[in-house]
Amino acid sequence: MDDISHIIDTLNDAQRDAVTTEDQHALILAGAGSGKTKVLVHRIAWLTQVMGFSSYNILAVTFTNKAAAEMRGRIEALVGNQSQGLTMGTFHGIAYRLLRQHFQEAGLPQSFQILDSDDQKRVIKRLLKTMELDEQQWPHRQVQAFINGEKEEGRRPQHIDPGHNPFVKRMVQIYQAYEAQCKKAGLVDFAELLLRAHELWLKHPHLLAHYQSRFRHILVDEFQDTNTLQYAWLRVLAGATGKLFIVGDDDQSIYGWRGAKIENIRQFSQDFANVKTVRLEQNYRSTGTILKAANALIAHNQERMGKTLWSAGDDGNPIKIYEAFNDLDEAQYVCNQVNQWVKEGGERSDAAVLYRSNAQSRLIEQALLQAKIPYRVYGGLRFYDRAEVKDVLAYLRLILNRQDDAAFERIYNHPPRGIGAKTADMIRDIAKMEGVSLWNAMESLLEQGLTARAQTSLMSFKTLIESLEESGEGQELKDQTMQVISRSGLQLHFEKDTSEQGQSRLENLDELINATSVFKTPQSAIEDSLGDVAYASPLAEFLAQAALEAGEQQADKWESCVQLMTLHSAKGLEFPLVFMVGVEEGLFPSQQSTDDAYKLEEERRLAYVGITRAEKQLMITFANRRRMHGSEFYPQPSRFIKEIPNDCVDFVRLTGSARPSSGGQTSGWNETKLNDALAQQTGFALGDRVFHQKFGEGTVLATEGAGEHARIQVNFKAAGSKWLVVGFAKLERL
DNA sequence: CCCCTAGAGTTTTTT
DNA sequence: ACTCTAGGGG
Repeated sequence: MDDISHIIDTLNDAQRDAVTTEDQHALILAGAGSGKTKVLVHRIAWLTQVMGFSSYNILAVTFTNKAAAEMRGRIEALVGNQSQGLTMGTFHGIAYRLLRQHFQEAGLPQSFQILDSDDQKRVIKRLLKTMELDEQQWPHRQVQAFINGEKEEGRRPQHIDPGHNPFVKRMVQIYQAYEAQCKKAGLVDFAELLLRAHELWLKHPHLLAHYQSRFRHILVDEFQDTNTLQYAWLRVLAGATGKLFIVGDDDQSIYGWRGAKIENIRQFSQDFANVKTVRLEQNYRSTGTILKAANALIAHNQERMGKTLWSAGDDGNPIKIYEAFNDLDEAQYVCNQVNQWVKEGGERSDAAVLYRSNAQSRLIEQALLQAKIPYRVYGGLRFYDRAEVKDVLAYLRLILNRQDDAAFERIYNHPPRGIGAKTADMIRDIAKMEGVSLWNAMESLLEQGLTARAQTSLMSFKTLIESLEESGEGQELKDQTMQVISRSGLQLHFEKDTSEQGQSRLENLDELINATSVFKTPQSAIEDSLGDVAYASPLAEFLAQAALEAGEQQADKWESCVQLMTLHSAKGLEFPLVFMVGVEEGLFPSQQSTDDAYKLEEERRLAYVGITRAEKQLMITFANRRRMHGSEFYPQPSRFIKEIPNDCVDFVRLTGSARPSSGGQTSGWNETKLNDALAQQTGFALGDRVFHQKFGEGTVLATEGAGEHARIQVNFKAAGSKWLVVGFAKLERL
């Protein structure tokens, strides 16, 4: 046997226990920063290098392409090319591969393409129009959520019993129509990929048996994020003999709202016998103080599998909690602290500002801009989601498959070529009446004859697509794409737009050409003796990849930039300096979650994720006053702040540290400490009830300055909020 | 066909 | 308050 020391020597006891387990199944509860990816990577090395399994027998599943790429990189670094043959990818990516391989068994046309969420939305909107349903009553968002939700539970329209519920009845009707539409056009949405892959197992036992005997070991990352369908798919694939190695953290489950079932991770040990459970609790990321705060906070959740993070390192600095007068002040504080950090020798890119909702980034951005601090906002539109890029892709899709109505709808008159709404309606009518695609309907309309102008425009479109297909045959993908961009008129169309936006659109099209030129048909990730055709044409593969990997959202850190992102997109990342801003009731936890214990626990997990992103220094801020949706709010500090032990934190106000000298209590509300400090300055504390001769009763919202000249802000029942100078206002305390 | 305006919506995001 | 989009008017 080879020297295996490099595989196990760098692991701690728990990690080694996990990596070398011989039980049939394993559930690895991996706390934040506990070396989760390391365990997965070393497990694969262990199986192949020590246990003698072929990498061909291993399937590793992740949620994001980024995670898959990182894991692949680390495996190659550890075991070199021995990892070749390993099947690894996202749930959707693997499902796609399977369906390509077995398109016939899956009941799909060979040229099927993927419908991304935006395409799906458009299809649904168009469908609602065709069905003459009022968008007010049947909002496309709701329809989309219904369809995806049902699919993720594994249900087809015929599986849903609407009972006497007219709402569900109609939804099912729409679902049914949507399904028919997709089938006709050869389109598969994201949830459909998973559902078909699941049905593939159920309907074709010989295929299932084949893959069961092939994938002896199945490793799953971020298991707490699996939805019902994904877990079902895994269960069926594992069967009686497959070995599941599940890694996850129930405390970091933050995607319940999009179908993830935290219950899956709790259920796992019950669904399978012989499950070894290992807890990875040693944290290599954060200071003791940060971990203590995180542990205390998450302990407020009832439904937990239980885990306590600890660190061999020292306690580090206390967590700074800053109470801002308003949102602007909060943003300013972030700027000041970043500058301070840099002055003390830190890197700007060490700092991340995390917020609950995207809208919060604007003020922070403005303040950073003003302070001339470079920053980068994560999230937002990804490359393949950009309208101009999708336009080109739609041309390519229609070239590949004329039945693709979604593509047709997008481009038949884009750029404008004189095919008006009236002509389009005629096409749709024919398509509906005769049950054919829009393309076919267009053809029969052309045969019937139209007004000269419409006839010419429509014919030119038809000829364009056909001639693009013709010239594309045998052509490199890159050249075909360039042809599409120029001959479709998109190039000219965007060139006419001299604004900055038009410019950037052209740049994106160049970037797209670049992407097609470097694109390589992927090595069949699931090589197989059963199927004849591993993949479709390079064009089809490129389009599928564009949908499955819409472009890196989480690119590398920009050099020397403060990182701005939502708490959700911070999962999996770490930063020396972390700001959590807007930690206020109503914002975080969000208003929509406060009256639901289940949702509230998810918000708390989100707070836990945020806290555990910090390596050295964590700063939490909240404001007494905030503008939102056009009006003023006077939020209370978040309950999550109260759940952090007092001895972990340092309260800060603009006037300096307001930390009382005495320590002692570790529970109870920090407000006491805070208000004591404030009261010393103004004579009034936040939340004090006061009476004013003219304005009547009110509550103190904010204070500023100290002594006679101090000002306080009071929210009066009748008169609204006012700033008053303490020395003049003659306020009575109630 | 393009531009403008009125109206709606505004937690979180991947695939 | 602000942004996005649909639909109408020029």
